[in-house]
Amino acid sequence: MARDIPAYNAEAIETKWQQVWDRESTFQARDDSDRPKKYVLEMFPYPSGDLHMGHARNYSIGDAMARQARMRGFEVLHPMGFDAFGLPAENAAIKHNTQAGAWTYKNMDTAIATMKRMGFSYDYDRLVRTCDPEYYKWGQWAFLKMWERGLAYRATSPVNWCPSCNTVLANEQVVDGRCWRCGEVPEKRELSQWYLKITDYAQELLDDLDQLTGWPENVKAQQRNWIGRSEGAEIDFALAAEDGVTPTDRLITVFTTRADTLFGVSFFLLPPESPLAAELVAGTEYEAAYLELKKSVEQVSSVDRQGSGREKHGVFTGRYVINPLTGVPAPIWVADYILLDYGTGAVMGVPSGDQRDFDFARKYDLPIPPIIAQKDDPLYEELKDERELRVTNVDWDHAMDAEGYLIQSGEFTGMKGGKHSEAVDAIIAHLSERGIGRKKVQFRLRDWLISRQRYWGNPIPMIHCDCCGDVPVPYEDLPVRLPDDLDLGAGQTLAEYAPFYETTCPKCGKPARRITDTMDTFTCSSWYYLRYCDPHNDEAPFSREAADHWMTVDNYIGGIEHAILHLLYSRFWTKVMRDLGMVDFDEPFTNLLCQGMVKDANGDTMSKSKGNVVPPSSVIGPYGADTMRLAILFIAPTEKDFNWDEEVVAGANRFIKRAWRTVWGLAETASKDETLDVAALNTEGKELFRRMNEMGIKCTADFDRGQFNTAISAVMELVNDASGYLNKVASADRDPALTYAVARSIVAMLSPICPHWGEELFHEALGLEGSVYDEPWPEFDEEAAKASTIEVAVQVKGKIRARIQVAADAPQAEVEGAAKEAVARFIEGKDIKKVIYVPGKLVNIVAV
RNA sequence: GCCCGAGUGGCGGAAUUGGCAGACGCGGAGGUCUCAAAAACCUUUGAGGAAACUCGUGUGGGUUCGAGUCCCACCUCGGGCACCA
Repeated sequence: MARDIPAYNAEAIETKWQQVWDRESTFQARDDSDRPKKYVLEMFPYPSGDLHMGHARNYSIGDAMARQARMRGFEVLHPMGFDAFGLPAENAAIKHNTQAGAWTYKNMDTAIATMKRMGFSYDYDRLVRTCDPEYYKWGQWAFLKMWERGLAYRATSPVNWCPSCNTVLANEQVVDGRCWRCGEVPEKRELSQWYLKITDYAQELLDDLDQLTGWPENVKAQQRNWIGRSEGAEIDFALAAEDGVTPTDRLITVFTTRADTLFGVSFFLLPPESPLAAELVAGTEYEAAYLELKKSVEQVSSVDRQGSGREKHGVFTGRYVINPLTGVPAPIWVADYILLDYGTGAVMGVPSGDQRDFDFARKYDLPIPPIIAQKDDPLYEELKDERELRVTNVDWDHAMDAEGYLIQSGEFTGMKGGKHSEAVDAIIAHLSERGIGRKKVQFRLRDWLISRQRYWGNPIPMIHCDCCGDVPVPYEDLPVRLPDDLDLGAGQTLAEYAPFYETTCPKCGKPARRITDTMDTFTCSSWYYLRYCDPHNDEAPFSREAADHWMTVDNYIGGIEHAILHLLYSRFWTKVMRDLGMVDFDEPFTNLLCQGMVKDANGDTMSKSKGNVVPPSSVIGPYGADTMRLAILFIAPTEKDFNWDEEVVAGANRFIKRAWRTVWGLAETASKDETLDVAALNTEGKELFRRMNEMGIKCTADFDRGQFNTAISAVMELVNDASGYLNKVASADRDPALTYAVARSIVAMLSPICPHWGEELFHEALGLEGSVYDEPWPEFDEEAAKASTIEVAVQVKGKIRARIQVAADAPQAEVEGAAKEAVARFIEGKDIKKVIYVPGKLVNIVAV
């Protein structure tokens, strides 16, 4: 009985199913389910207006995973929320003279509407907004726990101050010398700020990267770079008295990875900001030059100061240190290429072993004593047995090779030198014995500066009392609420808003002042994935039971821009929670997928200022959400960037409509109640059945790998075959069980990607009840996917000369016989050395 | 300078363990239907060649019966770190 195939009306069916899912709470994650759990998570957005294409891609990937996992029998936790604190809200409020909260909540509503319009299967009952007091209370709680453990502290040091954002920044937020948010070049300011002691976890954050086998290599590499572990030694140099030769009791310690070059020290270096340098030159003839250098460094921006190509500047201090091994004095210089906050803030200058020191020595005419050489170097021949420093200068144009053999190096002469060499070990051992040096591991990672001089953030729950110092807010007083009636339009800040900062000291009861800094928004996003496990808990940030049940995140999906920032902070936060006994795992995210960027048709990043933004609504409108999701997942592998291409969307729409017609066409004869008897099928039916299994297996495997573009192409192939079957086989000759099975498979396999399309066909074309997402993923049979006749390629010495059809179960001898026959003219009169047979694939005849 | 990736048709891309390179889609060409167009459907589409066949996965070598895939050297592009001692 022929039915008219209804037209595919995306808007109508999408609206219909979105309402059904909402009403039925189809995607609620049940804590008490018997099914195995799966936690699929996309990085939550900052609500700065409506969602853009990057979000659409991110969430389409996650949603396809979550929906497919549900069909594969998992109880899926797939939550969503908002990283709602942050500067853009505050700036918008200042500009429009309103409240940051109002702006933020409005944007979140807009974003939620778009998420629903895209058909994302979130459990909206678990929505987390970081600006809700119910949430940020527990961020304050965590801060206090860290304070108790000495992991949160206040310190005064030079920090990056962004003059446009009017706040300090973390090291991680200075990208290429500029503010990550606004691009302004930050100034260095000496300020009292709040830190989290992420450096306590540096080694573990590095080591545990090896556990993360489900993370992309480049993200792990970036984190390793950022943590920046160096093995080396600290070595104590004695400051010389003013005569320049007599050692004093005062020690200045350096950090070096090249203890083997200690005999080559010809000067000693301090950074311009060094208090010691200022002290040494105070009141001397060298002071004026020193102050001038210091001033010039302060005027150079962080952008200009970085880079190894920059010309170096330095001044002599008039003082010396004594080399602890040789007893030789080395002049102390101040140089602008030395960093105050790495190592000990003092460096030994070895011009023959380090290019930077070499450049410096050349410029200021300091000696370059050679202490390491290759065996084929004439210098090696000359000095290989020389223990004393006889040659004190050389005429090179470049520092020496990093590795070689020590010369003129006392008892260590002749040893192999270089990073991690025997000479390094020997010299460190020697220094340790004498108590003037020790092994030392140095990290590039600095503590996380979390205080921000901004309003729209989570208040630091501390009170400053003139008598008692910094006093924590008692737990029972949490949360410290952010007031919502500041006059932001007039530029009022928390520090100027007495109702907020006026308080009494919890310890002594005297009037005291609240800390008016708020926490970096990255503190809020460092644990939101834990809150989703137990979002309504008002006794604790989350229960141990809930965390044990849902964590870890099985699939975490987001942009590569968080490779260091968010992902490093979250790893740190998790380890702190573990040490507090809140969780029992070391790493929060088991598998990480970093999706590529969506660029415009020319390959440029989309941005409002360039005016090349393609809003998701412009695609949903004409084509529907399902088409958009399909196009986004099909156009490229998830981790690659792609350029927006309207033709791909049109193609996806063409396919979705063709698949729609094909399923309806199959449904015409389909019956879910008949049993499929493969043997009874006609030739076309048998082949379609085989292809269904073949493509089903391929599609399933591709879903498991998160490779959606090829999963879709497998469905396309099956749709092509099914449509060919409908063309060739008259409806009376179609098998009802087969057409049902094929239609059901197509619907199931496309449902994670085109969910409304899937539900509609599941109900209307196939006449089934319930949700397609409560139905199991179809089973496919490996045996049934095998063809009875297969094509085998026949090679002669590796070159394809023929293709033959053989029965799938034909014995090897038969296949080889047929192969030889097929390529007879290529092997005629030749000697067959060997025949290689790869079953089902090829025969290679080696004939000479 | 150090550390990660990646180079395949006109384009996006596929090839799961060393086994038929170019699946699937876009674009192109031809056709059916139509007064015409759109839509849809069918055929075709790596290059050269009439064909046999030859060439072909950044370049040059190597291993192998057989290499996009493994090894060596190099080139180009993208990304991270970087005056970090």
